[in-house]
Amino acid sequence: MGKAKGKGKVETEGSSRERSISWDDEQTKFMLDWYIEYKKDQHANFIWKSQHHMKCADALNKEFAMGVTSAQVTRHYRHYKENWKIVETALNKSGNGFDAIKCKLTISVDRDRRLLSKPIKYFHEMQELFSGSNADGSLAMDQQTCCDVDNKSDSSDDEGLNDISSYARPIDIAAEDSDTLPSPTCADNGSSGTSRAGKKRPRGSKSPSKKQQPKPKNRFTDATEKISNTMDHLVDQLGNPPPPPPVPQFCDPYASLWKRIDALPISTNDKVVVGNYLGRQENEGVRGFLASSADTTVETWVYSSCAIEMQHVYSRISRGGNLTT
DNA sequence: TCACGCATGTCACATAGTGC
DNA sequence: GCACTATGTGACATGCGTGA
Repeated sequence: MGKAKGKGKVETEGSSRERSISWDDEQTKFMLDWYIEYKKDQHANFIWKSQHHMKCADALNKEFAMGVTSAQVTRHYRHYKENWKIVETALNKSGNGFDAIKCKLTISVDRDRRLLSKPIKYFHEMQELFSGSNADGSLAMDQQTCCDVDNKSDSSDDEGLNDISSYARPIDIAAEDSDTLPSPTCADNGSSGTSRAGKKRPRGSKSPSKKQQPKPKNRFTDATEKISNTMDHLVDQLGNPPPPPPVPQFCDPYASLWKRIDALPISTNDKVVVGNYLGRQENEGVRGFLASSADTTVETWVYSSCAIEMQHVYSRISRGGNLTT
């Protein structure tokens, strides 16, 4: 908005800070999944309120015994929302190119590049959770160019490319080998002030949080705690068996895409080639992108990008090759 | 209409990790 | 040791909803 937000901070002293926690990938994914699931049951104009974040915090504490507060959950949620906005903006920005074949972004803005030049964690979750969900609508953006790039089987992300097909693959992220905070079994809120309202940390002052954070326990202790937590959870589940899971309803998320391709004025053979190409597992990102794109985008992609693939296929066919290879 | 509370967007900062 | 990045959090600005 171009406003000087977060600036002009008031000089106060003695500000205490929430105990920093290290969010495990599992925990973050659980949180995002929780929000996604919760949101599914809500109405269209649903707005997240503090009680919802509190519920999520409870769920996290039950699942991981991480002692997280609702404020931390809120902040973590917002952090990912911030990230998603950067991704979304980059995807929508005309100055940035998008290679549908490689699912590669060409970022022109430094700040965006910092985020997008590496695999973006939880791209899938953020897309599902934040796409078109701005509560006030003031920041509603065109979602059409956003792509679904979860590609768990793609192994070609080792070229330093902005290959967003790997964004949803946290396993590949070196930084994710984080020595996560070993799940403190109690909410260590002792270091946090009861009220931070109106108190700002003066610039230049040391943040108390990190130093107050206990050293991570060794991995054995960590594993032991996790095992015991898991055992506790299992015992709880055995004692109170959850209701039977809903019967999975198979729904092809790309059904509409197939229909749109089928409706294109191209030959049946071309449709088969396009469908065969998009149906490959490694092209899941392209599928997602096209599924959320406008008809014209799909059509343009089929005519331009996919034409190359068609040429390859046809040349293989002419040599007696297999269509599926 | 206006004041207030709340949710959200955004920038700044602290700390740890990493590469040189 | 320094620069840079990633992560987590603080804090202010803004807009909307609500009640008086």
